[in-house]
Amino acid sequence: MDDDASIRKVLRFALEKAEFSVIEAENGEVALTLFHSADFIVLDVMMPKMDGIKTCAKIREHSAIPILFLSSQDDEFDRIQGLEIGGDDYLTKPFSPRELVARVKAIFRRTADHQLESTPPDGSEGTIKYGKLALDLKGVIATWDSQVVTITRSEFEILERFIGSPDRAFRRNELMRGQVVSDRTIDSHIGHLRKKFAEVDAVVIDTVHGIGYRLSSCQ
Amino acid sequence: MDDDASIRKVLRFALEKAEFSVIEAENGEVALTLFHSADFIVLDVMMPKMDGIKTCAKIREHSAIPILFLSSQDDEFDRIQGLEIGGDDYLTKPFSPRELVARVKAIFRRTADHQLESTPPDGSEGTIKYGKLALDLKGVIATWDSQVVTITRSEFEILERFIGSPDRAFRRNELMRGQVVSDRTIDSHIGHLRKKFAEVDAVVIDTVHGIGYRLSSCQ
DNA sequence: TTTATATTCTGCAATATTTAGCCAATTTTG
DNA sequence: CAAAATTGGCTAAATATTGCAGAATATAAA
Repeated sequence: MDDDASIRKVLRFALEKAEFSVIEAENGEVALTLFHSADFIVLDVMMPKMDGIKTCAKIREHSAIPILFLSSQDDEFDRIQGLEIGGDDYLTKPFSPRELVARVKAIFRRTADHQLESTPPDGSEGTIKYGKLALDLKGVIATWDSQVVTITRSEFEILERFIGSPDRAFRRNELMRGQVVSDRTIDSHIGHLRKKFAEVDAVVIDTVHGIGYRLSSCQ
Repeated sequence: MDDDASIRKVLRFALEKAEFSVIEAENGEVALTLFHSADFIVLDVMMPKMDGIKTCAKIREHSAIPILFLSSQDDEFDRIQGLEIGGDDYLTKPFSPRELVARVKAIFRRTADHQLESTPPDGSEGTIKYGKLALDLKGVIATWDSQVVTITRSEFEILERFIGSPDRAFRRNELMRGQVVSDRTIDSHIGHLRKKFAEVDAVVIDTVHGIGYRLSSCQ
């Protein structure tokens, strides 16, 4: 999904050699109609019709599909901005096709890891743990150091999003399954979570000023 | 991009043999209009219309594209100066075409290495390291020798810019995503960074008088 | 329907960050 | 060495971001 046909050709070749199947879209509008059938997306920051950033935002309203951004060095665009917007990784032109493939594989490894984590082999099915925090996905119960913390469904979903990428800072609109709510609303949920966990002397969420929030170390 | 047509011919031959594609510009002004489509640039220090140094500065206002300088021995221009100004490498005439090609390849290897470094095989994806300095891009956390240093977003972005080209001196206006702010503002950010890193006995930024700043050796 | 609970939003106060002016200290230049 | 240019650190104002207390709305339970 790059505006420059020749780059697309190179990408297609490299990805197909790595046994991915590739669909192309020459601009953001087309991309939006196709992304449902894809496993991941490579977006050029600069695209005709709709730029990569807008396209990413649109996609993120509906889906958490992995997105990798491409940009030229002179695009005045950097990793932070890319991540803020909801990208999973970011690559600057020029890059080697080999590196692109490596990045894509890394994204898959990462998301695959998560999915495995939720059904680990040791019988503790359906619970995800990170430090003292544990989320029971079936019972929708959160515990801290084995003590139950009663939270609502939205609050649980926010924690679920966090625990899926425990080291990552999320922007607000990434935290609620792409539902469009005001930033203050998210703050509100975060506030409630903090208050509830404070009752068991736990700090679960750090704020990342200018970006959003991040799961704390949970120790 | 050399003023002397015969040298250009030799360079073109050597580079094309090494499977690079070459665009020529007979002076700095022309070079400025062409550099967008290039992967790297070879600049002669002495060029008609606009000298190599000025051209490099102009290019550096927009791009971090690799630049290699050529100079004659009697140009009163030395390696240090070339690198400080924003060059990535520097070659004195006379030189063998083979050496030029080797240098160019080295530049590519270096920049590629960097990019790879950000997805190392050990699972610590999304962090860039240089010496004791590490930037966790996803978490937006800076560490020195594994100690967390709390910095703001702009400060983080400045470090990110630095670590992308750790040997290069940057002009102030290159450091903040092209945002137009006064030079004093940059100084201020740099000052804050220095103070914060001083608390863990670290020196992260050197000043390059008359140019701007550069990442320190980070040892 | 009524009641309770959960969710979202609004507006404002509290914080944190960014910016720029000032001037002394430092470095470079002539 | 003196003059000019540049930088560092301080300050304070301007901006931007976040936290929080209701209030309004939606949803579920009784």
